[in-house]
Amino acid sequence: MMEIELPKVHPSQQDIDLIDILWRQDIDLGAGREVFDISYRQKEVQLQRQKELEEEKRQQIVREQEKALLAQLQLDEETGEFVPRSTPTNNALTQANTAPAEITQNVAFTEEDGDAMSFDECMQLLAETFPLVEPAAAAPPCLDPSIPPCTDSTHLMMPGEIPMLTQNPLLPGPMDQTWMDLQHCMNIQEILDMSGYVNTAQPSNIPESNYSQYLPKLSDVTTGTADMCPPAYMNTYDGGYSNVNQMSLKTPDINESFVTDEFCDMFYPDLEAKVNSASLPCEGGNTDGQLDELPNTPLLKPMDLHSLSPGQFSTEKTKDMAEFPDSDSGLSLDASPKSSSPGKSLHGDGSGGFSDSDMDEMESGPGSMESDYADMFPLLFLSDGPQQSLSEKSGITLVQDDTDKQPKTEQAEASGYSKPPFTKDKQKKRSEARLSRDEERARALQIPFDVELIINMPVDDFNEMMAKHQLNEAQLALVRDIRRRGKNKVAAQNCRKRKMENIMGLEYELDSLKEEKDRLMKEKSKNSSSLKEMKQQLSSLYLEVFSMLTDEQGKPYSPNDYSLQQTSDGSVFLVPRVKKTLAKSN
DNA sequence: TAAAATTGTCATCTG
DNA sequence: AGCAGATGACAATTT
Repeated sequence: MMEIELPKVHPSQQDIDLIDILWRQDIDLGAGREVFDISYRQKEVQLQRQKELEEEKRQQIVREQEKALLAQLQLDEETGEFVPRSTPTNNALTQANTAPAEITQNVAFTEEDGDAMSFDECMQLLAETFPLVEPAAAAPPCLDPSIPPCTDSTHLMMPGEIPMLTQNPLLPGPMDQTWMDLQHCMNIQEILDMSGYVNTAQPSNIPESNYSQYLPKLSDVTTGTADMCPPAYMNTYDGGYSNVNQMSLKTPDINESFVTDEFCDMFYPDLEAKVNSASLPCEGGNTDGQLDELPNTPLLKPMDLHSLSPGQFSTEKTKDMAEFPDSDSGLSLDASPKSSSPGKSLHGDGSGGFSDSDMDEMESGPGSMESDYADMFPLLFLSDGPQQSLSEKSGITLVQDDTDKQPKTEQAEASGYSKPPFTKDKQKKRSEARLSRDEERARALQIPFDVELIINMPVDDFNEMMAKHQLNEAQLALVRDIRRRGKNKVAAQNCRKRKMENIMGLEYELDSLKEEKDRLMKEKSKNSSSLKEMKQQLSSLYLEVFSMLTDEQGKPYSPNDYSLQQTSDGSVFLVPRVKKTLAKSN
């Protein structure tokens, strides 16, 4: 393990590493290091080491349980994503902070820097830098001004991954905690070794290469350490970070594993979860290759936008874009066959001629988590391409370039372009989730505009923007498709809303008509009964009047023979029925 | 896991 | 004729 005691006669570091590797390979077989170097390993040392191993495993289990608990507690049931349990104000920041978090995860331990620091200097630096962590709101801006500043490092999170411990991993804890972290990292080392993810034939690279497995590719990092510095840490440490990083890499006078591993644990508090996730495809574990790939890892793209020289968009660059979708977590995606296959880098020339099906094929791959990046950097990612370069070089600016220091979505919202006319909250979330399709397509073709901007900006502005930026056929087609789809989506939503409103209106009208019908039926019934009563009254009155009539001899007239009839002037006559019937027959 | 509900997308119609 | 929006129909996705 890494805490092996140094031999009295110092062998070369490479020898030590080689012994370490060989021993780790055989430790499961019960072989101690004395198998390789008897004079070097005493039995007591081995027993102690095994004891430590057990302790480490126990610690690891405990930590896993803690993490699992945290993960459970922080699962956003609505979105299905892991979000930090936070105060309402933090919730608002979570989304924006996710992006720096991604970058934060990618501290490059492998970048060599010739400057070495003494242990005292390191400790002093720690003392100076850690107190700066708490007031995150006062963190200095990122290198890239367009990246939202990290405001709460405790809530930085990879989308969809197990959340970090709520405790700030950068805060200096008690020595016990530090030691636990160290042990934890050693466990990771062991797991990696046993699972074959590390090419043990490269002993000299082990400390870096292990972590490089989990480091996203840094494709655009072509400069020195300063350029590789993740913005989140630039925020946090304000320049101190690079020194820290150097310290973690080159500290010859102290136990190298201590420094590296401890920083590993501080910077990768959730690394264990990744290791244990068992979703670590690996391309033969060639650590050299991984190291070589490090300068090509694209995760720091947003930060590095401005560090790119305009002429840097070579085929290698576009290849990076092609590989980018798989670099999201820096873990399993890196080695996915799809992304690693050169034939899949369809958009190598930046135009590519994608069909939607092509894009769907791409996005359905294991790298589809890239949409998270699109969510985090709605336009930053889209801006990171030849078009951006073109606009910078030619002086052409985006519509919102004058406010380039804001996230593009904010600009879009500020300009009133980005707001769909009809979205409920829940629908909005789902809509945002689905939006990633076109965002991914746009990013794949390096469309330098935000999808929402494309959709929601007025047609005149849209045409103007299209005219300003020389897009190729595929890009143009995609942009128009995105706009058409987006417009149609909103139209469909409005249509459905209208349809529902119409249905509801018709239902209301139907209810009203039913009520009216009931009312009229009741009225009819009432009138009918009233008429019946009146008829009865009339009949009674008729008989009463008839009974009062007598002939000359005082005999009453029979109602069967006579009837009473009234003329228009009100006069009443007694008319014989016989005559009447005779007249009718005539 | 099936079914219903919701949402996205395409083709077509309409103003 | 061309365009944007409306809408039916179907597919994809979510509940």
